[in-house]
Amino acid sequence: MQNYLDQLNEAQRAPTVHKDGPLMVIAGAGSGKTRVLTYRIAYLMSQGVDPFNILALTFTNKAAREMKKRIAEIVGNSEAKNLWMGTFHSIFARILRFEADKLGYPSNFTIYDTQDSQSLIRSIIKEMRLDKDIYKYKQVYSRISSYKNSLITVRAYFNNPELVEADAMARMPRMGDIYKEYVDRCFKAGAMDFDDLLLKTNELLTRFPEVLAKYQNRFRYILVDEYQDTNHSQYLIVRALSDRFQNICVVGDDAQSIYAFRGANINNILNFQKDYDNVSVYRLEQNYRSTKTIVRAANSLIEKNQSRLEKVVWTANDQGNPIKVNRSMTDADEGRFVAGSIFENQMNLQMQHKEFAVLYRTNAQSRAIEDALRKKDIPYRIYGGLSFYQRKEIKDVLAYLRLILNPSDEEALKRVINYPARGIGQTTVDKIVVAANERGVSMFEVMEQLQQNPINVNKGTQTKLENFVTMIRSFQVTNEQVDAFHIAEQVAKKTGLVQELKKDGTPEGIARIENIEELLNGIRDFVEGQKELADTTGSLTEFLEDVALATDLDNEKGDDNRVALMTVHLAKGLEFPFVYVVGMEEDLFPSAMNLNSRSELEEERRLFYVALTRAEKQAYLTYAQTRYRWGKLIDAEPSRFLDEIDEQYLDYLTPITETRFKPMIDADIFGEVDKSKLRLKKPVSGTPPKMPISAGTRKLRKVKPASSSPSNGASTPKVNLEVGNRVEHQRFGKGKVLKIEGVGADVKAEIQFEQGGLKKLLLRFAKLNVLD
DNA sequence: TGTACTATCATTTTT
DNA sequence: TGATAGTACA
Repeated sequence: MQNYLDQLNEAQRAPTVHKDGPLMVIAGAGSGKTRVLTYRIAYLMSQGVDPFNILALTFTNKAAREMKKRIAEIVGNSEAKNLWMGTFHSIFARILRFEADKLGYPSNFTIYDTQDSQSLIRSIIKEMRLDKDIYKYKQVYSRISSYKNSLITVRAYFNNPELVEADAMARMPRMGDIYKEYVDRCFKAGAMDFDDLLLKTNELLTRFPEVLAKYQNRFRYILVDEYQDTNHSQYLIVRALSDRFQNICVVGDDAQSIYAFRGANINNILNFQKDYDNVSVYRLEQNYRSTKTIVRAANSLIEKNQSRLEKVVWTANDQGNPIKVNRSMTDADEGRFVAGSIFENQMNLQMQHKEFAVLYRTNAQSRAIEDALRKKDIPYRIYGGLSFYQRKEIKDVLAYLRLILNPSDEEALKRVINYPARGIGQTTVDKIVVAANERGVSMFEVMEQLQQNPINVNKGTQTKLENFVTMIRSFQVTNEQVDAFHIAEQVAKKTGLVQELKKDGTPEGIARIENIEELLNGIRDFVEGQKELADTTGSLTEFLEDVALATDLDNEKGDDNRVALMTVHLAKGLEFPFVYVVGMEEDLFPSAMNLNSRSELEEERRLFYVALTRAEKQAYLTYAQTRYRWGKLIDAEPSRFLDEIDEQYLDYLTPITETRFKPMIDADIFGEVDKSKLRLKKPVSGTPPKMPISAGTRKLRKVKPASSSPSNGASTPKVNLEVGNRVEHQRFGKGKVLKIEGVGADVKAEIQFEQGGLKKLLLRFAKLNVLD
């Protein structure tokens, strides 16, 4: 029990055994901050602090779980179980459920995810008859989100002429009205969005001093991980809770603050010493993760940032190899380089798949890497992107479950009221919405009161609505008697969801059924897991909360041996022997959207710092000269960040050339494709599109329509283009660019239609760009 | 009301 | 490119 302290170096031990009073730990990348946090908690407990009095806040569920596990190893499971440890969102959701009545919320309030919030905002914009080209729902959502994160309530908004004016200047004078309506509707639906979980906690703590006192008294020791990523709302919660005992320990690295877009305020960590009296500051500067080369290269990069806390990260590790920099012609080539390099390293150095990670700035970049890895039969796993819980079929099941718990949940209701189809169309739904707004009740209540308070629908529709209400009601009764798994199973069966997918019969449909089965298994595991813990019951509420706050990273399936593909953001906190940072190009990394101010650029630089410092042994930086973005081929320039790393740590695998393109040869090469080789199996309907093609290979041999996507049939017609020995699936469409792998030529094509069918295809080659 | 198709949109990061 | 909102039509 005591010997765990021996595993710490001097710098780590000091904050670990610091007992009372505020302390801040500035921890460089790879310096063992998680270790300090876990051991500190264990130490506090060994000093007689009751685990019930310790609150540890992390950024991800995964971090919380791992920390809890490691603490359990030291102090034993039964003690560790009593710790309050989790993300801000999950801890305060728990508290809010307990105190919900004080704020006028039901304790089983729904948590709206981003999709729910955005879809609600979209309907509000529509109902208010605002121009959707000006009021873009995503933009409106992120504005509202940032208000909430800054604790600007609707009232505060209207009292702040600057904000009102700023929105008016942005051509959105009704912003405040939308905000108000959104908040009202959430409240009416018994729903909180992500930001509410923090905002309402603040409200709870300020409006009810006795509640504040209660939790201040409970949480005598507060630890916050990744403090550099806290936003204003989180900051105030921490301040309020720690105010009485001042036993606040924050751990973070200003150099790794990468969530400003979400309201994270780096000043929270920069100003910590001003916020509390007698702050002890500890610095962890020894890196245990990476080679000297990587550590020093990263230092040379981050030096370029102006606002940062002074610290010098160093390591006693080996020198290691220089960072390898590779230039490719296209994004596809980049993928091939990465796949080839991974393969080579695995062979030469006997490395496992899971020791490699490919990091990118945007999710869209994963495709080229995936293609290349697949061709080389290298197993990989993509993290992030569309998570399991965001899939349509899963969201459908969850929507039913949400509705059972909280019939006021409008977003859930709208989602499933006519899915599977039961003859309740848009018109009817609109009528219900109108009636609900007029009467100031929820949509579900309107539907319940059809007998007494009819709305203008015909008899048949009314029956359908009543049947729907009856179904949900009967589920509610069942839910009283069985656990979450059984109710979910019944929902899947009785609503006809599974049946609908079976009827579909396509491979996608079958995959969806399997997903639903996986969800049910997940619920069963959850229920069984929760029953083991004494403090929870495995109820549906708990499960849904778990789901609402879960991320893809949380569903890690143990130790599967695959190459990891993820965004740099997701990689924070992780480490890999081999790391490939791809897409090192201007406008991509740094992102074009973050080039407007110094602070934005500095955040991008920190992001790159995070990427680089994930590597233990070897880092690769790659970029492409051309890349497909938003369906178009564009030229790219190497990222400025490459120049910002001290040259001595870099090894350019490809020579740097000043002009990468020779001047364009404007040669008009017109040629006609051998028509006899063009065949169409199925006529393509529609008007003849003009179809510009950019292409790399000039041998277009055959054109035939591809089976259009079988999932729901509703997609743009596609053709298969055989280019050399490669088949490309492309779709028709006016002004759409057909993409053919490989660069070199712009090809223009015309497709001539006759009576709805494709008769012949003329391909013209023009403007040939010649590369050296 | 539901289906089939087309046009259009937004592409940064996520609790 | 892929997702989805919108539209024409059955």
